[in-house]
Amino acid sequence: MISISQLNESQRQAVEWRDKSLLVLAGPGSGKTAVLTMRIANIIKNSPDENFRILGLTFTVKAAKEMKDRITVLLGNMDNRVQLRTFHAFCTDLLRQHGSHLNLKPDFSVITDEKDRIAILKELDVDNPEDILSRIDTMFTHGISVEELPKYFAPENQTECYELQTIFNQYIQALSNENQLDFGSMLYFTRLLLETKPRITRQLRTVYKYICVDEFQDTNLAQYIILKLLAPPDNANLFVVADEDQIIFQWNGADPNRLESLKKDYHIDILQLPYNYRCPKEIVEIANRLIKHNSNRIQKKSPGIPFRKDSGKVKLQSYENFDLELSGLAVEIDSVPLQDRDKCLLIARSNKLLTAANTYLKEHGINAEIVSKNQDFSSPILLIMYFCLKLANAPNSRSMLNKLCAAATGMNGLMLSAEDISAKAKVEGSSLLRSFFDAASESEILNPVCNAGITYLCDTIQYQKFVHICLNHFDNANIDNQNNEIFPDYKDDKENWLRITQYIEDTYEGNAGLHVFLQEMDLTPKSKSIGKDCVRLQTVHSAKGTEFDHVFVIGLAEEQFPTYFAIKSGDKSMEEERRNCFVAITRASKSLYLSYAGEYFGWHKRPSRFLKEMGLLND
DNA sequence: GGCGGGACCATTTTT
DNA sequence: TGGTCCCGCC
Repeated sequence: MISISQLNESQRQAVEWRDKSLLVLAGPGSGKTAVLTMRIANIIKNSPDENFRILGLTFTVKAAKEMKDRITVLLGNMDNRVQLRTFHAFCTDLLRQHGSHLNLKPDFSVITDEKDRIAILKELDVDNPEDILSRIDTMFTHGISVEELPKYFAPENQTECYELQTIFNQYIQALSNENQLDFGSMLYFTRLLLETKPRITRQLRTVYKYICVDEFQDTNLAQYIILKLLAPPDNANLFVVADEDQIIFQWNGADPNRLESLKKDYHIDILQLPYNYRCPKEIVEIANRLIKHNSNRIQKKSPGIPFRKDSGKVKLQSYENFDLELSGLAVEIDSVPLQDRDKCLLIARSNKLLTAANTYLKEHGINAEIVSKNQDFSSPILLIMYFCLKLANAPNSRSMLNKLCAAATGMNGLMLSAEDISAKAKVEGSSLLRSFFDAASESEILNPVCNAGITYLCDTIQYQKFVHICLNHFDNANIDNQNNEIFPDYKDDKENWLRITQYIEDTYEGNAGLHVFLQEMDLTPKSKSIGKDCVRLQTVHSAKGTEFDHVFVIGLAEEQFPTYFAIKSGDKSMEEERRNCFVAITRASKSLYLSYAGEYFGWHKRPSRFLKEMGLLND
């Protein structure tokens, strides 16, 4: 890690910034995480006798963890004055503490599965639940209240508006009744709390004297409103890091105007970190040329300056058709020594191209894996254990019992009916979970789980003991099944489980209650482990925030990248598409390989306009 | 047998 | 926006 003396002038200025709000414009590889964490550490070190805290907000769990790790190195055990959370985790913390004012119980659970949200709407007898859900999400991400809704409907559509208002209210009520929140409603309730309980808001403002936001350009309106409540513009210390050239989540509520609002609302000072420490000179140059074509950028922002003196390779290849493009790609990757394969990232704009590339590479003996994150675990056996914990936390949840039965059915030929178990529980006056354990214990593999469950989840709540016994049992049972037929995905799931458990241990110092434990489990994405000599395949969006030695971008043709949609829907979309391309090429720290074909799936395509804009192709 | 017209396909997914 | 294929009609 770098020390203050190694910082460049603008980085040092940002790190030493103290008394006013600041917007730091930080392009790819500009050292923004170092700046953020060093400033936080600096402030804490220079105020040993004070009690205020610093709140650092990020979007991804990964970013929060990365900052936390760095802060721990910088501050040691002084880091308890720093809260580093994702927006959503911060909201859940707040709602657990103060949600009772809004009739939320502190042990609410988190819905991460879209199907569960749809199910709530179905319960409400909604006609077109998928469509309504996306409208509700729009209301959530844009912070649109029921009262404001008519503004967004034409006069002749007010009936439709009224229906949506009714459903929205019912949906919120249902979440609260069932004691569960989805991602959008966390923001909704947090805003409501801060707006209607000024004493709580005031207290938060006193405690969190400094607030830092990473990747601010990704905030949706609801999050920005919450931020403004926490850090009122007239007397706040807000430290915001952003890159307007990396806004690629507009369809999820991010918006270039948000930065404009920030500048206007806060009269904020602006500082740019101009150096790019990641990309070689050639790549910085083409990235600069490309992004210059976006007209709506902050005028003051100068092009990135390459810091590194060594040169990197940029290679552009064209092929007659997609098949040949893939074979060219395979040849190129083949030339990378096996031990460097895990430093290779293949990027495509769409999953369609990515999947095709994946198949092709594997068929031609190149170890490749599509990297995607799952919100949930995937192996049935671990899911059973997990759902048991969730049912212990929400003892009356029929939907959780349904999931649990679905996961357990099939184990040793077991057949379970949630209906029967629920009826039996009623008759015997026992809990759903206990009744489930009674029914499932006839399965050989689940029997030890059931016994442990009765002791440690029903008679007493000692969830760590339950987990410990289950994992031991699974491990022992797994020894006979090297081929993993009985426990598919178990290995990955267990790795994720242990990793997240460790994180929770560190964060809560072993004092996490069951609902907090489950919250962290729910909010942390689960990843698949990837082999050592394996090339990673990612879409542009999922590759954001990563860095690789060798980056390969395929499909640089009109209507692929930029997509047909972007071309059709005009300048604003095209600018976002250009930022997508900017993000893709700036992942590379050594070499960049770009390719396009003249034909995809039987359709003739021209080379991407972005190649011309980068100066790699003539008109 | 020659033709006009329609179908085909078309993105991304932080929590 | 593309190229191509196939159907139906004259």
